[in-house]
Amino acid sequence: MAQRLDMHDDDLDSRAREVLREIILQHIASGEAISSRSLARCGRFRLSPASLRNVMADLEDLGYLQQPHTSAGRVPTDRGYRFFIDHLMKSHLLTDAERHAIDDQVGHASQIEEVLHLTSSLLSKLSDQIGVVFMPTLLQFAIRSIDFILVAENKIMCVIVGTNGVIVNKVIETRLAFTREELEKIGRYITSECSGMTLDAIRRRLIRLTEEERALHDEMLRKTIALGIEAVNDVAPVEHDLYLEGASSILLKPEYSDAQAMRKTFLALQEKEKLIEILESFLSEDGLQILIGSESDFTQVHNFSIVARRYGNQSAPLGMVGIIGPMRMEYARIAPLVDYLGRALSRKIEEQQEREL
Amino acid sequence: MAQRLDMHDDDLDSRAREVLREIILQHIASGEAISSRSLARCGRFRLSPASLRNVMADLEDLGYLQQPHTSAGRVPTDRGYRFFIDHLMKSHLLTDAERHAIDDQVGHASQIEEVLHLTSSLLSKLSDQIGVVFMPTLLQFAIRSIDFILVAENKIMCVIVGTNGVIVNKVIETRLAFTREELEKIGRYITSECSGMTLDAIRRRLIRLTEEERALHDEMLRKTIALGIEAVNDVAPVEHDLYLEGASSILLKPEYSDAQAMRKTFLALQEKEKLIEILESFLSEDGLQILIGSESDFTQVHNFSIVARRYGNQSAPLGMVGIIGPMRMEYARIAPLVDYLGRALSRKIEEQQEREL
DNA sequence: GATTGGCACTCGACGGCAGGGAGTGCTAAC
DNA sequence: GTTAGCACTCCCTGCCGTCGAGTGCCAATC
Repeated sequence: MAQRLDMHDDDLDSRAREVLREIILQHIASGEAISSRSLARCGRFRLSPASLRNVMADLEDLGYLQQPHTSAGRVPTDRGYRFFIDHLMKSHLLTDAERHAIDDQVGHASQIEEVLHLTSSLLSKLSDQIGVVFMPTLLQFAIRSIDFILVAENKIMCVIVGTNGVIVNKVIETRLAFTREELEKIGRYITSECSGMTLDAIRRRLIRLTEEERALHDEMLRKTIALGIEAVNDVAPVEHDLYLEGASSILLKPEYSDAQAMRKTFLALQEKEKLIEILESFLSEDGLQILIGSESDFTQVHNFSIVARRYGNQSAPLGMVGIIGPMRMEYARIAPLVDYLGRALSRKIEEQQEREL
Repeated sequence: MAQRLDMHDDDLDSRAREVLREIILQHIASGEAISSRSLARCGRFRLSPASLRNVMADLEDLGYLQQPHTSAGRVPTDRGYRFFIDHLMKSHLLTDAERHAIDDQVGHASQIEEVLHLTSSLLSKLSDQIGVVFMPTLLQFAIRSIDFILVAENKIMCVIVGTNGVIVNKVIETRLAFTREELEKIGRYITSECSGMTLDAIRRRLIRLTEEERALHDEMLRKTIALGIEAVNDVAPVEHDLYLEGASSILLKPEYSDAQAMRKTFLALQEKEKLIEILESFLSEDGLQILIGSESDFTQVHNFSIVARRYGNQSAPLGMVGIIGPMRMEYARIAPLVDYLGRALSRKIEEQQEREL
């Protein structure tokens, strides 16, 4: 592929850059392969089709373009898109409508999971791609409180709140009988005893407590510990950590005009673990992340691109929001959208935390 | 259409019935139009293709079959399917594996919403169609308890439990400040005051209380009422009442071999309100419900069929589980599956209620 | 030396056409 | 009532020629 190993970006003179840029823009707009003629026609270049063909041939040699078949126009490669994004793209400004839509949605936040749903669904509409949210988990964060509510004779709901604002609730069935008052007391006890620790630390602490002498005599303490262990076990549903919104928005795109491609795409979106893996790998990075086609195994096979951004900061819920779609997408418009949303969410979360302290 | 208005089921002699039955079975298995020859070949009839053609022509006149085009075999109409289901179908017995899979899944129940998800997802796999669940709501049921938990300075989670076992929780933001102890007291107060009433009745009761004299003086009572009203407002998210599971399972079916049909189908599945409408209309019926193609506006357009069953009884959560798929589906296998699942769920719920009383 | 017009070539898309096959309806014979 | 035979219809497939879009290359031009 790479005929010249010492090749790097500035191998492209400004004319080649402009041509590459125009080809990508046109291709993004139309989905078609771009011919030398249509470049000449657009008026940005005072060159004949023949000259443009020479430039295009060079760009193809460098791996930025490719031909679907002889006698077809050119289409950008993943490398082409990458170069475009890194060096050629002029990000659009968000329209007032877009900004307001996002601000409104984020502003009306109450429970973080709900906000994430709504905003990513909005994002999907604005970008006309598939919205994706990677939920924050409680695992690596300190717990603020654990409470218990009697839901039925033998069923207790426990509500765990993390210092990152995430709320998890689950119903546990137990053979032991508890009264409301007991549960309130247990909640207060465990919260005061364990707040500030991670779930894992709490579990270890509780297990250690069972071995202490007190527990042997104190019936109530034993019940408390048993319930507490139940509560912290198996928090964090893996499947549900990832939400995809508006998958139907890609139905109309020309890259999915044949049934085979559509099938493959939908099946791909089922493989949530792969997606989670990718998004998790971005968690440590700040700022907007763009992953194009062959840059990961998953996106390569399906010609996907992912534009995503972390929300929250190191001390807050740490998750990802973004979109996923075919490689051919309006990066210049979508990138700032995702970025803005991520920032808005992070700001919102920070405000909430400050208010609570 | 109906050339003979007084026509009814027994217009079909036993031979015609057998032919109709065989055509539908073969069509369900293959998806192809069925010819007189392939009927003759199957060996069930000691008749020549020519004779079978006569029978088939009759069945077509009666509206049970149709030809996609001249010189094609016959395909069942919705009417044909309806007759098949009502009079000709011999339901399969569930296999041990199927029964066990369902029993296991239902047995491991803890929170009803979770069970519904798991079982309908299982159903989707077993039937190779789209699993559908219509969630029970709290609206028409008496409330058992309402509790409040302090989640953050200005955020309170309230947990509402219905006598039907449904648990709803939501986080409300408030400008008023509450302590844990206050919230526990408020929960006890509202629960004792309002348990046994529906959400709507509770709202009215609370509003009436604000007008009473006591409320003017008692600061705490005012806060209690305000919080209570917040809690019972806007319970019952409409969008989320319907879950579809395993939509990708229909991707491989031949009726969706072209992209256009697939697109239309996926867009149709977005119109959840329509589906909710249909399922709600079944809520009052006990026993298995099968809706075929033109029998409702929604299913007509998209050639869907729905096989669903109510779970729970009059006093319990009342929702629907079932599957949705193309008209051509293995009714003989799917109907007993859905029925069994519905019964298992209902039994489970009844057991739970008894244990709690 | 860069640019360009011209030209041959390639390839996919489209339409018309013929042949084969599958299936039916009808009729006449059994 | 059943069946064989036959004519007819329609779809599907492959074939072929044409058309158009696009390229690569070369020689002429500025």
